[in-house]
Amino acid sequence: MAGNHQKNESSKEQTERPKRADAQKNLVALLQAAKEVFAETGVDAPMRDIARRAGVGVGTIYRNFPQRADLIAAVFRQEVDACADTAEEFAQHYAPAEAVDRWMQRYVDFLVAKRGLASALHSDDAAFKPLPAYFDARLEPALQGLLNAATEAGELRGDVTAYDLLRAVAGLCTPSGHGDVAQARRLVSLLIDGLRYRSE
Amino acid sequence: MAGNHQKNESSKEQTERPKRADAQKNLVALLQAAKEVFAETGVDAPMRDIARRAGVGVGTIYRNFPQRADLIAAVFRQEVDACADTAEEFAQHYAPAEAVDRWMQRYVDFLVAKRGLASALHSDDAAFKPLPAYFDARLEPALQGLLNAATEAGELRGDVTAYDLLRAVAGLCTPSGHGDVAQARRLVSLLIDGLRYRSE
DNA sequence: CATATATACGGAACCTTGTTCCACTTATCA
DNA sequence: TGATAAGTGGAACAAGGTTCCGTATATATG
Repeated sequence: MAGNHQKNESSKEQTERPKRADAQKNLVALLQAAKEVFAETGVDAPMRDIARRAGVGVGTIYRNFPQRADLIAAVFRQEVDACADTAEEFAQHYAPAEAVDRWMQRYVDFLVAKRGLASALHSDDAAFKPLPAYFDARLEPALQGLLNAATEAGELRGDVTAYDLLRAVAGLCTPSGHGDVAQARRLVSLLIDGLRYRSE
Repeated sequence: MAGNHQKNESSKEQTERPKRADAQKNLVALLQAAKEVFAETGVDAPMRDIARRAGVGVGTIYRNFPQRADLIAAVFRQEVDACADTAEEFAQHYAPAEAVDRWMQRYVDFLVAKRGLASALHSDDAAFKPLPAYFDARLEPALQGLLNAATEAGELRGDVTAYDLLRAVAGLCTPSGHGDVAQARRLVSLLIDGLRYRSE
C-alpha cells in the first residue's frame, strides 16, 4: 500500500497530482528568494542564506532541488518567463513600435543580470543543457509577436527576424563586459531606431 | 631534453637570496602533483589531496600559492612550457615537415587536456589575466621556428604564419567539445598535409 | 467535526574543504 | 660548529553542503 509514486512534474500542470498548498507557496517563496540572493551575492551564495530569506529550512530546498544546479536552472527559467511575459503586457499598453523598443530594453536588463550566471551556464552540468533551447523557445516567439504587430502596423521594417535580433543584442551586451548598461542601451536604441520607417 | 625555464627567476636574481634547496624541490613536487590531481579530479580538487600527493603539508601550498588560482595558473604555465619545449626536441629528431606534424599533434593533446581548465580560465580572476599572453608568447615562436625550418627546407609552403595555425587548430579543437580526440587529430592532419608541397 | 495519514517542514548534526597559525625542523652561512 | 632565518607540517578553526528524522499540518474520509 505504500506505493510511493514519484510523479514529479515541474513543467506546467499540477492537475495530475494535487500538491499541498503550503508546499506550493514555499516553492514560490524559494524561487523568489533565490533570485534575490543570486543577484546580490552570486550563484555561489550559501544555501542557508537562501533558505533563511525564503523563511524555510534548508531541507525544503533540497527536497525541491536536489542539486544546486537545479535551483539555478529553475531561477533562470523563471527569469526567462518573466522577460517573455513582458512582451504581452507591452503589446497591450503601447503602440507596436514602442512595445518593441521597450521590450528590447527589458531584454537588455535580462542579459546584463544574467551575466553573473553566464560562467555557471557554460559548465557542463546536465541541469543546464536544456536551458539554451528554453531560452530560444520562450523569447523568440515573444519578440516575433511584437515584431509582426509593428510590421503590420507599418511602423517597422519587416526584413529582420526575432531570432536575428535576439542574437545581435546578446552579442552587443555580452562582449563589452564592463557592466556598462548605459552603453548597451544606447547601442540597442540605435539598432531599434534603424528599424523604423522614416517619416520623411 | 626540455629546457628548464623556471630554474631561476631572472628578474630578481641579484636582489633576492637564493632559495633553499629543499624549498625548491618541494615546489617542483607540488606542481607535478597538482598537474596530476587536476588531470584526474579537475581543478576543484581538495588542496589536501594535492598536498598529500606531493608529500608536503597544506601550509606549503599556501606559502607558494596564496590563492588557488595562482596554483592553477602555475600548472598551466608549466604545461605551456612543456609543449613549447617539445618543438626544439622534435626539430632535432625529425625532418622539418614531420617535426611540424608531430608538434601539431602534441599541441592538440595540450588543447584537449586544457579543456578542463577552460571554464576556470574564463573566470575573471586576476591570476588568469596574463595567461593568454603567455600562451602566445611561448607557443607562437616555438611553432614559427619549426615552420621556418620546414619552409627553408622546401618541405612546406611558406604562406601561413604560426599565429594563424595556432588559432585555427585551437578553433578545430574547442567547439567540437565531444572529447573526440581522434576527430580533432584527423582534421589537424588534413590541415598540415595541405601545407606540404606536392611531389607531382 | 473528528480522525487518520501521507506530505512537507525545520534545523540540528555531520561531513567535506578552505585557510590560518605556530611550534618545530633544517639549510645555509660565518 | 653553532647561530639564525627560511621553511615545514598539520592541528585547529571557519564555513558551507547535505542528510536525517521527529514534528507539524493539509487533505481525505467517516
